[in-house]
Amino acid sequence: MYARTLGTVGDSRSQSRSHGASGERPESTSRAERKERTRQRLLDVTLHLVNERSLSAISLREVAREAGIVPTAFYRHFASMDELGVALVDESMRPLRQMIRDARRGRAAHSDIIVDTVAVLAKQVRGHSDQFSFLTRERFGGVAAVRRAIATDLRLFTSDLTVDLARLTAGYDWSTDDLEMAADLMVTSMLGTVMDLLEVDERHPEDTAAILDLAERQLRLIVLGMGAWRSKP
Amino acid sequence: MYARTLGTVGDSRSQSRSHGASGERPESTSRAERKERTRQRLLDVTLHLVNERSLSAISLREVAREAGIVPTAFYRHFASMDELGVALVDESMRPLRQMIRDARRGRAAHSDIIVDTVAVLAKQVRGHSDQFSFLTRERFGGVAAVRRAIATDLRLFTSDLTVDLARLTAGYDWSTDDLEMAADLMVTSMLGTVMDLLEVDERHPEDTAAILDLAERQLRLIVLGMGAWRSKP
DNA sequence: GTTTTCAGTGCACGTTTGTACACTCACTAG
DNA sequence: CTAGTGAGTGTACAAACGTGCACTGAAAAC
Repeated sequence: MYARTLGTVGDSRSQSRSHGASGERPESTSRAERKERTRQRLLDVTLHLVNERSLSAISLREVAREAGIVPTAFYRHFASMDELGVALVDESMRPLRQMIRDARRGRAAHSDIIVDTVAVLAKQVRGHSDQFSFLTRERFGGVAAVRRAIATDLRLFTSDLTVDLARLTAGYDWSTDDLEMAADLMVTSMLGTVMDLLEVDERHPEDTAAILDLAERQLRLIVLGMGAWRSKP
Repeated sequence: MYARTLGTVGDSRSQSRSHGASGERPESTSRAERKERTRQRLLDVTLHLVNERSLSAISLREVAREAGIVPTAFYRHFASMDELGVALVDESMRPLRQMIRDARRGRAAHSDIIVDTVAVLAKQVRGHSDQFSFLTRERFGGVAAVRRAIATDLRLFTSDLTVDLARLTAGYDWSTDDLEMAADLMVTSMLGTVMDLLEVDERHPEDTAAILDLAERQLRLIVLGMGAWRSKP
């Protein structure tokens, strides 16, 4: 058994060379660059693996194997899989933050905010399904540290939206608390949309349109509710 | 190692006796009863274990050990942990279904449906936190079979609510599609409430009230939106 | 009373896991 | 040019895992 391991040492090394995540440059790499490259490969590989199994069901050895390094080398980058998970939250939140920025940019141009927002959401989910899948899956999934990291970032997201809503409802006298309530409902609703999108994209991509229509109508319903809020407090 | 296992067999058996799920009757048990008892113990034990780790991170051996049987005896009840997971979905959906019934019953008596509904929800979550925790955790968590089972039951839940909404909005001419949309938003919102409740109950039970208040306001916002829906289709 | 059934036992196996330890050797700093 | 650093290697091990197989013994069926 271990003799076999010895026999495949050559394989292991050549795999390590050929497994380059993105660069594929065999030269012109400083030591720090190469380390960062490997770290990124660990993150990428885990993101792919987590698409079909939860993070807590993925082994350190599997990640290392897939990244083309020996298990013990993993520790040069992360103290544990949990720590990698937390790092992966940061990594995965980037497209989500980008999404907000995109949504704000396109706002002034068109008339219908809701249609734009949902379209941006759909595009981001399609383009970064691995990240969204990871976030929605681990949000209430396995490791406590990861769950907390996601919850924190998501709260920031909601309070960002609250600020936006405050700007839009400047005329009416909404309390911050009520605005937060509405923002929270919107985020919850759109997170539901994300989950639906992720589940449907795998088999029948044709009813993506139905999901997006549902999302738009739900957001519209909320906005209508906000319009009627003051009249019946 | 195996000598040690042999040494603790006595413990294991006595544990098996003291671990009784509900009955605690050492006598007057038919074979079928005893089997059912053990099956239930496997389900209960897994439900407890799944409170801190996702289902896919729990081993068959661990469940068997905790239930006081030898690992191979597990197969007398379930072919795999996945199958047990699916059975656990059914088991966990029961209090949820009970919840609907309770909500319907209390409806005629009081005036405010929303306050009643949220109160019933809170009570059920408090009383059956293990089940709710399992459902919300595994809804997008690990095993595909379990995920599908939950999704199916949840769809039934939503369409039940749609029927209720149809009765309440008998006067207005809502389309079934729009009613379903509103019902879906309500379910999504209340599922978010459940998740919040589960996360908070662990540490500071004092701000449960704040969560329930949020839930009530969000439902009220949706209802207000429904009232305004026709005016701006 | 004899036979059949079957939930639960005990042992064994091959795999995979996380991690400790000593190492190599290309790059970096001096 | 030399010394040191540190990312990655190779070996080892104890523990846990899922599962196959032959078994026991009390309850069920006859």
